Amino acid sequence: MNNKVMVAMSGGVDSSVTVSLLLEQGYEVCGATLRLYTNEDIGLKEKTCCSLDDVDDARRVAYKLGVDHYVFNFSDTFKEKVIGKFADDYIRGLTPNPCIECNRHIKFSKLIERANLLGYDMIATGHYVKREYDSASGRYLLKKAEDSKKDQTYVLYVLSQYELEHTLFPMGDITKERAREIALQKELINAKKHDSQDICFVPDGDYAGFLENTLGVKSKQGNFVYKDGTVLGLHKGIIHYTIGQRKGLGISYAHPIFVLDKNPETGVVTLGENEDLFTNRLYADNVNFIAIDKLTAPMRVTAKARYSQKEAGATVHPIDENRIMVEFDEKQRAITPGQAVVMYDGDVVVGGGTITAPSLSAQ
RNA sequence: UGGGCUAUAGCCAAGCGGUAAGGCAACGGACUUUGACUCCGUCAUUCGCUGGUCCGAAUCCAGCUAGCCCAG
Repeated sequence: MNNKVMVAMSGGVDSSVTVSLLLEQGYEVCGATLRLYTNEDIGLKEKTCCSLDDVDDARRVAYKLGVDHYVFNFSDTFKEKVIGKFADDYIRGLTPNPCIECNRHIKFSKLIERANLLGYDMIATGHYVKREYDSASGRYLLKKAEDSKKDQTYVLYVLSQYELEHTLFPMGDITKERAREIALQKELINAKKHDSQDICFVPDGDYAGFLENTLGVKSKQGNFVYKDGTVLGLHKGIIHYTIGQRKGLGISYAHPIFVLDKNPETGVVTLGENEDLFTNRLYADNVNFIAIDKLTAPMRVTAKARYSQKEAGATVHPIDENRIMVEFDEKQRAITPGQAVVMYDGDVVVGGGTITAPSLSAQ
């Protein structure tokens, strides 16, 4: 194993500072920016777009820090594994998290492949997480970042042991504020660039418009139905809604009402009260464990069913090789199929999975 | 073309002579490497129309119009 590291550079501050930190730590570093989609893929006709600007930012930072910079085109894989799945999931009535799919299929595995080909044993990203080798279990652990406000373990529960073995996360040890300071000190052009937001391949944030106009997705039409069966109106198509959603329904009621469920077969979107959204049980498949090889017995953990949520006490039960049932001690709001559930043991990521079963009926 | 009731923002709705609450929706922003939730902000110079009374009218009076209900 050598000390050559290829850093995934998005063009943002964090990955830029990552390069800087690794250089200070004595690594031989290069940068690589992943081209994940083309203008055509995302429905833009112009020759230039933000993604090219990002590549340019990355290149300039690499130059400034004196490291080589590569650009890899992964747009075919991204289109299939991320954008394609994103659309399929919505059509099936799920609410996907494309960032997780990108991490699962592209950002790590594909990049490690390329890095190896170029003689780099390791890659690094700007994620705010920590990696640690646990000699007791012989496993690489993924742990929460020092800066808990920025912790990104939720979107990385999909990493394999192989991927963790070959990835460094220098940002896990510093705060966002510190990262900005370093960027300013090193005079990196993106020092004050805004944190990324929204879905990267949906330029204007209108994901439903993207699905319909760019991908040609036909959204299942249907009625808004209150939980008692009263039809409240017609909706714009099932892909526009997600469990727990309040805004954008266009329904005026005596008080706020929320999406409780959506049925991809009938096109019915069920509305109801906020209290109706709370349940304490969920099922997940496509599970990946990090801290353990497999789950063989119920285990106490803390878990969260969405990105920006504090973990809550729960017990994970194994169902089979690929599925689990998570029972929270206290009811959680709007557990949504398609989203991920991630389990922790303190700061350590135990594992996670994709939420499947509608949990509303469980009560 | 008899009697009664009601007309306030896109929807619901307070107001009862002193200078248009509130909720929902919508829009804008904050937050956020997903979708959401949440939070903050904006949203009727005017109360169906026309006159009248009054220092002052969404509020009182008259007429008109529209809708609803009960009698035909």
